[in-house]
Amino acid sequence: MNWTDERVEKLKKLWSEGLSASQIAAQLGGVSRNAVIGKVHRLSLPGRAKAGGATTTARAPKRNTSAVRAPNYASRIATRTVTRQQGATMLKEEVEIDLMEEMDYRPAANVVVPISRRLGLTELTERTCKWPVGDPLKDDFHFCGCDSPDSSPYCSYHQRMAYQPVNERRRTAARAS
DNA sequence: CCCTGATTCGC
DNA sequence: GCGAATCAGG
Repeated sequence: MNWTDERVEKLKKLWSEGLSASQIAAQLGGVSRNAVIGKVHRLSLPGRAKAGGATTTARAPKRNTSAVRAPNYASRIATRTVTRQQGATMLKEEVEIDLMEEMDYRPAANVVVPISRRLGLTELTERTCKWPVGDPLKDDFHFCGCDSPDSSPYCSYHQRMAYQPVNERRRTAARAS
């Protein structure tokens, strides 16, 4: 891939916006993050103060990301680290997610995703959740991007939706037997 | 292990 | 000039 003027411009823009080299490489396409970094150097663009040194670590005490929670839930706390860019600095926040074991969940109606990194198609890796979010025809379409354990295509949250689409196990509602 | 940027050096 | 390999760090 050639460094056309357009691509260089985009590189400058994204780099100044604080995106990481790998993210820029993903958006440009056809280049590795090393290529991006090398180009940044060659352009003598201002680098980051230090690798990851500008990251601020903030801890959220507890955040309930889901809208609905069943009264009897066996909560598993899963912490995942979400990195996102804020201007020139990268904010790294550790979020605690409650995974409902026995929650009353409506798959199609209640579309509440625990957290989303809003990844583009090119930014997906082997261990990011590839659960699509939004309308593919619309502009806000993206992927979940959460960590997916093992090497499964989905995160632990979306797995049950993927493999157990409509399974009603309500104990609160009427049940036979 | 995941990630980050920085540097080197053969191409 | 380019970028993979490597280094150094979180």
